[in-house]
Amino acid sequence: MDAYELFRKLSTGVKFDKKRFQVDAERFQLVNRQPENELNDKKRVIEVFNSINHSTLCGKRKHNDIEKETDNINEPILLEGMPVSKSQNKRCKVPFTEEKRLKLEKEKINQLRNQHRISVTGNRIPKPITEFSELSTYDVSSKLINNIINCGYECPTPIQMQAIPAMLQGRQILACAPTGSGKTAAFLVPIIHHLGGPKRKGFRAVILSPTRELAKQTYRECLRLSEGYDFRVHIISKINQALNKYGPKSSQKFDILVTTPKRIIYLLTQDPPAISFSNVEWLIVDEVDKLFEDGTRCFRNQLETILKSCTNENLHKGMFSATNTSVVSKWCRHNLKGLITITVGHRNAATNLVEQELLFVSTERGKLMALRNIIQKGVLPPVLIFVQSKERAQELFNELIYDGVNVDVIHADRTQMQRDSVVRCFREGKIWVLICTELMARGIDFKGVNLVINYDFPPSAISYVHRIGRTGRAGHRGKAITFFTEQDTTNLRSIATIMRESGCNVPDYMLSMKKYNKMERRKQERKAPVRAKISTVPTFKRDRKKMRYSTVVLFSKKI
DNA sequence: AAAAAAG
Repeated sequence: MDAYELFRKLSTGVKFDKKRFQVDAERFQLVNRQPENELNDKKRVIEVFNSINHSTLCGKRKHNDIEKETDNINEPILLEGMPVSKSQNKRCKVPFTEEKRLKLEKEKINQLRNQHRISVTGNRIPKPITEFSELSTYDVSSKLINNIINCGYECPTPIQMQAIPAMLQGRQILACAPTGSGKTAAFLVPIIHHLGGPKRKGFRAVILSPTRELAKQTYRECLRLSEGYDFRVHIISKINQALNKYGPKSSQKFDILVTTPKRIIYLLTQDPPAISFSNVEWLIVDEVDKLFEDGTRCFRNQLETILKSCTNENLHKGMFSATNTSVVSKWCRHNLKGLITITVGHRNAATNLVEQELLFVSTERGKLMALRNIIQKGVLPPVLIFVQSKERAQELFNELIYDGVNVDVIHADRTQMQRDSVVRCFREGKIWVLICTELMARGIDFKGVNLVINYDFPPSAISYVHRIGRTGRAGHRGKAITFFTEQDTTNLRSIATIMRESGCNVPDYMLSMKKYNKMERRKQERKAPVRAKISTVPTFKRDRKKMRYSTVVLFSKKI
């Protein structure tokens, strides 16, 4: 950091007391008023500055006061009592225009970041790109740039603008950007560029995902972006087959691995290890806060094991998610050297592309009524419905299957074949309504999901952000309806806050509800009666009239 | 508190 930088840092927020230092101010203005010769001006300013520095400025006065006044003079200003070194003297001879150019450049970069709501921390952060064609300045081949365009990415999203150049410079990053804003491509592009082509050195890039479905999606995206590169990209289920067929040595011919943590651990801890990570240059952890959640340190131990096996000294790590917790930030600060953190928008914010609605449904049974109402009024498929447990997913499926909608259900208790086929059918539009657990909450990119229904109230604000993030992706708009009953009080406040932050009107009483900490929330959960089964009980018809009126739209946001 | 993650 040079003296100028230091000065700027010290001076933030300090005001110049013109009355008190009127004499000094006049002297400065006197100098500034003479435009004939810039260099002369500069010399005189330094003279004035030095004289002030040594006479009037000692004692209480802060150096930053002057900085504000001399802002238009591109001269590194020396701190009181700081010895004037030779190199600093030399700096005075740097052409005025060059310093000015650098400053303007800095301002332009700041403006660009502000405009796209990118905030960064870290040292020497590269300039954001505004077009993919700029990647050629990083020696990215036209082949890759063409692939990016062919995959439908026209112009970089904020996270791509900043994360791609950072990673291309080999920097380690922690990136937090809204759901559906192109994080996957943001890490795949630099990786593909770095690897260059197949090398038969074993895995050089590993991408960790929390679910198999997400791993598969990332894998497919990787294949699309690396077309023509001839990479051996592998998702672990395939590598299992390959290893069984050709033996452990066959892993040498793979370049990129996309998988879930447990499988890696399984393969690494075999004796002898079935795979080697000694050549891994990039380790990407997708949905990083998911893998850090839970009081159990389970995943962190797994990550420790994985990191230990990445023995290459040229290992870079990249952490990505739409939500971020302090635990993750702290871990990254301690474990990633030269870290750059990139945050787009507010941390843990919902996308502003989703119209969000809270629907009071009174009781557990009111939910099924409300859902049938919504479906009967007509919904535009595809629709996602989130429930809290695998059993409830199955129960709700059993209810809806006779309603004449193409409905299916996905959760971790179904076989992998069933899961794959459900996802495929939903993508192809054969399934209109998909009932799912938290399994589908993160990262999954179904094109054109129009509506997300939170049948069960999300267990946390973070979960809410991810669930509703399945719609409103890649610039498209979407809608989310969240059911809540008399029981759902613990998380109402935090979710209402998120809704308001993303531009949605919520009643004030929700925002002023009691704040629960983690322990209290758990206590409340334990106290709460077990949820009734989702089913059409015989008394249903009797309650029908009452139920209809208890379903009231409280508010909605129009966009 | 539930869900997810090995074969």
